[in-house]
Amino acid sequence: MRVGELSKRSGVPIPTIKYYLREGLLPAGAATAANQADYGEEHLRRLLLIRALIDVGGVSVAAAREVVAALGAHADDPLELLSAAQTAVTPRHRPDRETPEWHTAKQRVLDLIAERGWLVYPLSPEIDLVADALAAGGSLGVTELFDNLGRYADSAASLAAVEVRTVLDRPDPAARMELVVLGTVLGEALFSALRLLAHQHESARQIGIPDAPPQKNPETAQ
Amino acid sequence: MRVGELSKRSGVPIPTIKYYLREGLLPAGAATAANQADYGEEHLRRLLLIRALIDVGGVSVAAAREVVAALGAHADDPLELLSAAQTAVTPRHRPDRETPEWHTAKQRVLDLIAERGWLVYPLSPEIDLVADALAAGGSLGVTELFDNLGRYADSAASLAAVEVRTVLDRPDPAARMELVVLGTVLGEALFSALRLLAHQHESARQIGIPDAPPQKNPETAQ
DNA sequence: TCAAGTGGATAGTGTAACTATCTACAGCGG
DNA sequence: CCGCTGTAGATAGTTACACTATCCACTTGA
Repeated sequence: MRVGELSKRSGVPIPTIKYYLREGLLPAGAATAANQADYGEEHLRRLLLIRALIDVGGVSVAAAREVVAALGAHADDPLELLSAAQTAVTPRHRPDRETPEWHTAKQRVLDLIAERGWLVYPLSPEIDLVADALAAGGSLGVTELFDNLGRYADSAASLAAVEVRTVLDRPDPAARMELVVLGTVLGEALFSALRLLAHQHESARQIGIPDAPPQKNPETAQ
Repeated sequence: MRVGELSKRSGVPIPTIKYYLREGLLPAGAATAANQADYGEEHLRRLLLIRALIDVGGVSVAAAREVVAALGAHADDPLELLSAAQTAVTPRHRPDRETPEWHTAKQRVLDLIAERGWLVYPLSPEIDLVADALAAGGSLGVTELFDNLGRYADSAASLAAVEVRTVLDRPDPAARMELVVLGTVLGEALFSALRLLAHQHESARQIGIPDAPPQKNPETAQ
């Protein structure tokens, strides 16, 4: 197929497809002439994957490129791929990490990891992200994040156990590697939204149920 | 205090503080002269809150403005504030939602909510976000997200129950409202990072533990 | 034949989040 | 009261990102 059809089937505009080709997110099609190339189903699939990462997962174009590169480079090593996928979806840091409060927070995270015997790469940027959240809360007097850290870790562990099991249940290795990436990114989007919905439900339940759920337009109230 | 001190104590550069003032994220200080104003502790606290939202939570400046506005506007109604905070941290949609696959996915989410009796605002954008993730997975043949939706919901529900209880345990109403916002945003950042760490652990555990965790630099391997 | 479509290159657009300067003027040690 | 630092407020400039838009010399298919 040529770009026109690729565009129609994927829903991605042609200029955007060209942009992804330039940026190396999408491999070039097989050239049949100086200005003609042929794309296959794998290009369509790759394009859908890219759009899932960008539109649903909210990752940057640069990060999406890293992810698909890792998909190609680590076709045999799930741990390497997982590492690459996590690095790509992990935001660059901006907070100040030189304060003593931050180091206290980081130590708290390292303690948590040690006492649970978690097997994690000790230099994972995610460790610092947890410390960032704890430190930011701490600077505003929010000790609840520290207090609940164990519960957060319990939830994360049980969720991760299911997700990893699900990935490993896939028989085909290539499909499994793709699920590593999609599970990491789409699972995040899915869970985040469900958590917010669960907040609504639990708030209504624990506070007491109002006549109607919160309305955006107050004029419908009375 | 004047901007200089506010900047030093918060770690935010003076031009950025001025920018936040212009954008309405930070209320103006009490003017003492044509070119002098006085800021108090509440300005510092507000600034730390804004930076927590932006740097750690990754929300946009515009969204942060909405959140702090809601904090002021709904000082008495936690459900309204929760709704505003969620709307602010919920990304704008880009995926195509007109396909039949998407509507199937959305119906699946509505069924889940109905069968669990979740009390959620039926027009919540988060419902569409869940459908987005399911549909994106579905277009790539990932049925696992559908299969595990119930487990995701279980995890989200138990996490939300703890978080809402924690917020309601705060005696002071003003502090409680602040925790609604910080819990929504920082809790998300905290949990996301922990989930990734848990993925590393579970992968290593279920696949089999290699000699060393994944290395970024292969030259240290041998 | 010939309009529609294409690959590749280059340039332009719009938004977001700052960052820099400029202009008075205030505060304060000497 | 001199002069230096430090403002507040206004305006303009910068950087990064993710596209969009054109142009050109082709090729394709009716």
